[in-house]
Amino acid sequence: MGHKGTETRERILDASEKLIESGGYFNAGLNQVIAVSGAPRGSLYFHFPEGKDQIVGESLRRAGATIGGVLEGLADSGGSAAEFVEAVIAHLGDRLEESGWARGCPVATVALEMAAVNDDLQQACSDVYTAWTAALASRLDGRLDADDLAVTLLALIEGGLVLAKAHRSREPLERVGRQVATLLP
Amino acid sequence: MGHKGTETRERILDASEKLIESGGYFNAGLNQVIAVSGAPRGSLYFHFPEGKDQIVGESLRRAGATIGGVLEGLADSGGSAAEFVEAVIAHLGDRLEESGWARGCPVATVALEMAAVNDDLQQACSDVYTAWTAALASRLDGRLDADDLAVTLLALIEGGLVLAKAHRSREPLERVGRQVATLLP
DNA sequence: TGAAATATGTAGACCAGTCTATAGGGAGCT
DNA sequence: AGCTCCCTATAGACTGGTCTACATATTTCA
Repeated sequence: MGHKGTETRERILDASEKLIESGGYFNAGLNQVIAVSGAPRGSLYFHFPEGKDQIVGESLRRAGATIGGVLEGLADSGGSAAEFVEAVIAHLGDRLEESGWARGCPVATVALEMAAVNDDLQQACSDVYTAWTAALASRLDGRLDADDLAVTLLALIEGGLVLAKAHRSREPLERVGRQVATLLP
Repeated sequence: MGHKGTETRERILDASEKLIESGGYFNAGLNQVIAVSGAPRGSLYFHFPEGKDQIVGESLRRAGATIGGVLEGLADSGGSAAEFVEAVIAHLGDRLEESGWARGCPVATVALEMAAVNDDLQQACSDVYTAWTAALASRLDGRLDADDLAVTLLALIEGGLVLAKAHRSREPLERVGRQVATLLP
């Protein structure tokens, strides 16, 4: 695949990722993906012959890797475990607020919409969450209940993002952030 | 409005509520609502002249009241605050598992899909979450940080439901449940 | 020249919403 | 009582638009 080809492919995934973050699977209509990415309709099926679900699946896994990288970056920047989690929450809150309360967690939306009926997308969501949980747990290494804690912190973050989007406010994230210290003494 | 009329109206809301719980706003297509409820298309626009968004909004508020009632029922059944929260988690986990990992929180899905672009539905989601938060906070009355705790517990529950649906497993809810005691000593 | 990639058009299903027609049942009148 | 009138509610065909997917050129580059 030539240079221009991979570039188009990336632009398609970028557009799809952004649309999914903003409103989930059904917000990422192919016409919208075409409009946002500027890619022609034909290129879409050239690069993703399995169609929409392939685009969504790859977008999810790529977004998962991106945010996973952010987690590892913040984990390496020192500070206590609670400070690390609060930094993650602040980062995701920035993203959400700066986008006008649009860009939340892409995985959560697709999971709630599709996990019950689409095995491939359910697997993609599950895999991304597993990777994030592992990243959190490794930052908490040494604690007896690191696995339970990692899942709990991920639930807290995902739930906080849901509430923040629903209220269009950082307040839920701030309240959650204040309680993290209780979980991570 | 006669008896038969209200019955049809309720059946429409029941169907819509179930479809929203399973897959959100776009899973509650009017054709699906018609098929599940058995109501004819004309009745749908007779009872809900503002169309789909009115049906979804009323479904959300009704579902919010139903689950709010469950919260208050469990709050009145004695036990510690942690036991209360664990009972709530167990109840929602039952609902999710018994439906084949379909019936999660209706509010979360619609919030993630629509809150950024639809003011009415965003308000409905926000109102329901506010009511649930108040119910949780009143059960925690007497604690200094009852408001922060209530939001945190709601985020934990919502996030736990997202993870459970994504993994098609109770495990995330169980891990979260085990950590609740740390938050509510 | 040949493959890779782009560009465009279109098929067929599904979507929300509108329209007209009509069944049913109670209120009011004779 | 028997009759008409009217409102509630049901019923389903129909419209314009959007969706994903596919088919068929055309361009671009090695």
